[in-house]
Amino acid sequence: MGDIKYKNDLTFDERVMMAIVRAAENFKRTHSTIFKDYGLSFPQYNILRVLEASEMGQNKISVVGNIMLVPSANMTGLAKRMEQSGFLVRKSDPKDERVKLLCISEKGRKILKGIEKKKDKSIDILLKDFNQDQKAELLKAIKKIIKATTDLQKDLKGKLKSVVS
Amino acid sequence: MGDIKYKNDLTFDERVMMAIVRAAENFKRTHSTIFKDYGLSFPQYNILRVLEASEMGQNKISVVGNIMLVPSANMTGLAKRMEQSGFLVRKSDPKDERVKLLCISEKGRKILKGIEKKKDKSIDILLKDFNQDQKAELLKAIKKIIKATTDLQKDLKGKLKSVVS
DNA sequence: AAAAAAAAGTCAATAAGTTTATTATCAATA
DNA sequence: TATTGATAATAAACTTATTGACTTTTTTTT
Repeated sequence: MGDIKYKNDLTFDERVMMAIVRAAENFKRTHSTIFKDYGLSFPQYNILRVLEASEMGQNKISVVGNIMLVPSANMTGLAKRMEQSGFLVRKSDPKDERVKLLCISEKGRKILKGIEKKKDKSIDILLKDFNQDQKAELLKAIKKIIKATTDLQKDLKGKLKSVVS
Repeated sequence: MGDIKYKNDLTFDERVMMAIVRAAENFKRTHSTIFKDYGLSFPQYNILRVLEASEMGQNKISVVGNIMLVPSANMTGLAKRMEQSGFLVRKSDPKDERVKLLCISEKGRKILKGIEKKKDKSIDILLKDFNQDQKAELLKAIKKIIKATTDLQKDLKGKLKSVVS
């Protein structure tokens, strides 16, 4: 230790963004240790959460992907693995034969129940040094950044489109 | 649109943390589009940044991994691919035969130079609605969360150790 | 000095994220 | 109705992330 020859020359703005990335990755790692005991990864847990909050505990695979910002190509494998482990069932939509519906299983619901307390306690610890106002302000700031990234993404796609067409 | 049957029942604290995750993933995605034109992924770009800021443009593979929070097993493949694309050179440390040093190449330095302006402009856009004070406050808050996640991680590892031994 | 412990990397296996291409179905329209 | 175009999902190939086992070298202990 102590011989890390590394000089930080990031701009201030870049430091802000990189700090957000680091916080997110740290959080995902620590939070995942809770789910792992139940055989779930971070994204798998989130899929269950979305399904649990969906009407009849089910939703289209594409809708789940849209909510979680996971591309459909990635959803396919995730859903298959989760069906294999029995957390959900995949069935086709009689109204539209193209659609696959994901439906949370009893096992899935029970697992979520079991995770709930541990998860809340862990998040409590992480935010223990913030009061309600500070948390609200932080959320507002983060949301502004989310909006800015979304807008920028649209811009980039738009530019590409106008070049192609 | 409009028929997303999904009711949000996350606790407020959870919403804060998930917002941070979402902001980070959005940022990584949009930011990556800049690097992609130069044949770099997000983690590859960050490796170059660390090397550039290191003494003699080189550093141990383990030190780079520690700074970036990338496990060494992952660094191996990353470094090999980057050597293959000519962004860096891998050489062994004569002082310690266990060590592999990564050294940024001329090509690597040039690429970083080319990326610099675009990258700064993109980050500028993302944070345009914040003044300096707000950014400083945001960074302070995020750093607090990073520290909390790090502490929690240590706790978890400590608990595990005490069980094992 | 010999044995034990620790450190640095690599390998293999698996999950997950991305991109590009393809199949099947539905919707629009000519 | 037949063709065209858009959607939903999947497949394949590649990169990245993570875990656990293993090798080699260094450091510590005894």
